[in-house]
Amino acid sequence: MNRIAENPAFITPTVTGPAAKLMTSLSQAIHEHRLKPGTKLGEDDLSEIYGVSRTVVRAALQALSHVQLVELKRNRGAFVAKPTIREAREVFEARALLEPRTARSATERMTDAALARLESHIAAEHQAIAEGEPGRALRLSGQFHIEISHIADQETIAGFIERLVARSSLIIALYWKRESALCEKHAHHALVEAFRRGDGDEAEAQMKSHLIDIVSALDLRDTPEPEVSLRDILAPE
Amino acid sequence: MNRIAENPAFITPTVTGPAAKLMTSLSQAIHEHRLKPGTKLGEDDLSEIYGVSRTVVRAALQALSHVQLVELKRNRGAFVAKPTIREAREVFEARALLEPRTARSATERMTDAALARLESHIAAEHQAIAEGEPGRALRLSGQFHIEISHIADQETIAGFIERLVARSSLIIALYWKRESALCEKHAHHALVEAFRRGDGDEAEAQMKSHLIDIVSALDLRDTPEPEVSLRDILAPE
DNA sequence: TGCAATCCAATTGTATACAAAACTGAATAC
DNA sequence: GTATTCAGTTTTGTATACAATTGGATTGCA
Repeated sequence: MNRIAENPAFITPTVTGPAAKLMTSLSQAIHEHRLKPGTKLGEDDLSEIYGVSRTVVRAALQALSHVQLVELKRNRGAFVAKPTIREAREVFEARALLEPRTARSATERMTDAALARLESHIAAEHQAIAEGEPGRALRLSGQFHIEISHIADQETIAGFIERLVARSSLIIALYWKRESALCEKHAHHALVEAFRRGDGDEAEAQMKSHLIDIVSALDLRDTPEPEVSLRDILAPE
Repeated sequence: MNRIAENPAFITPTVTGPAAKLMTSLSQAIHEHRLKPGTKLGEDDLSEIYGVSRTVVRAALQALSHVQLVELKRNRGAFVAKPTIREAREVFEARALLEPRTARSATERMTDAALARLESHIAAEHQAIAEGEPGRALRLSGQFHIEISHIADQETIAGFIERLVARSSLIIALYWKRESALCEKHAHHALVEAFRRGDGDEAEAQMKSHLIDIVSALDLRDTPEPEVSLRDILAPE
């Protein structure tokens, strides 16, 4: 069983036990856009749905807030995070800084087994699209990037990339232009080809342009920030 | 009151209320090397010391584990983290990737107020050394780097740097060579001078060499990993 | 009718009680 | 003498009970 199957949540859980299951389940739902940004995650609701106590629910929500998939507002509850346009730009600037170089490192450490994993990933993406499950395809697409960072064998940076990919999923949910088609197929395939040839320069360049493509499919023009309540601005704490 | 005074813990707390106070206090103690890597942080002990319930203690410990200052072992408790040599190398590779470029960005956004903050930081470092409090000096020194990342106004990357600096403090506690003197004074001063002149190239270069200096003062030769118990290797979970 | 103050239901924050797991050390078997 | 087992103690994991806060509906008043 490979890592893909072992970690369907993306985010390496930072909690253990029942809370980890809950975290995984919520994380996956958010990544697949079944839970939309802004959705309230009530503790009682979750505790009933998953059959655990609020103690466990709170641990999972706190963990999710640490990876910024969830926003905790004191005394008000947990909500699926809504990154602002400014944050969206930052996320992709950070990805542009980290991922191309990581792709190069991955090239140097590539193995046959790793290549096979990446290809099975792409196949799974295609299958998800064919089956009319764009949410799952999107999640797998993010996981592809994470897999590369793990192959590069830089766990610290991989951890950062996990967070950035997670946040990217929320950003895509909020700011994706309808017109633009999501065709990661070719980009990911081109990356794998570069890996196979051991061409680090090409891998780095492909990753760079792939990220640029994603950003250019987003509508990040300045618009009034997602409703900010007076409370958020003025609250003493 | 500037940010320095507001956030003496380094780590922007990801929890609120009493748990945040506890997190800040523990974080500061770890940064100042009053709490050493490997120290057990018992829940009952902390709850008695701080006069809060274990519920709050657990929230703080979980938050600290998310920034990797604390390691949680299921059913065994919380310990101040002990990064391995391998992790230490990764952390400084990541810093080398992020911080020089961030220093350049900071140069572009530098203001008089920000410069003043950085200088008051250096002054505080000197004072701490003069008063024979090397722990506090070390903490302030880390905070200097974080302040730069905030000036660069890239909060996403600043968050990563916060984590890396925090982890660096643990690494220094574990692997610092006795012989080498900690003389960040000059490095930090040189950085500020570059900022003052608006010389982005110089700031980037200074940051790069500063980080190299730190790493070269560490003893990261391969030694038997910090005692790994059989349990850690063989435990089913 | 419009506005404001107030009360009430719902939800989160914290403490505590109980369950489960792990460590300790003494007794026992070899 | 060494290793092992097992009970007791300690510590962590989870559930539940209670307190505090919020948000909205209701009521009172101009």
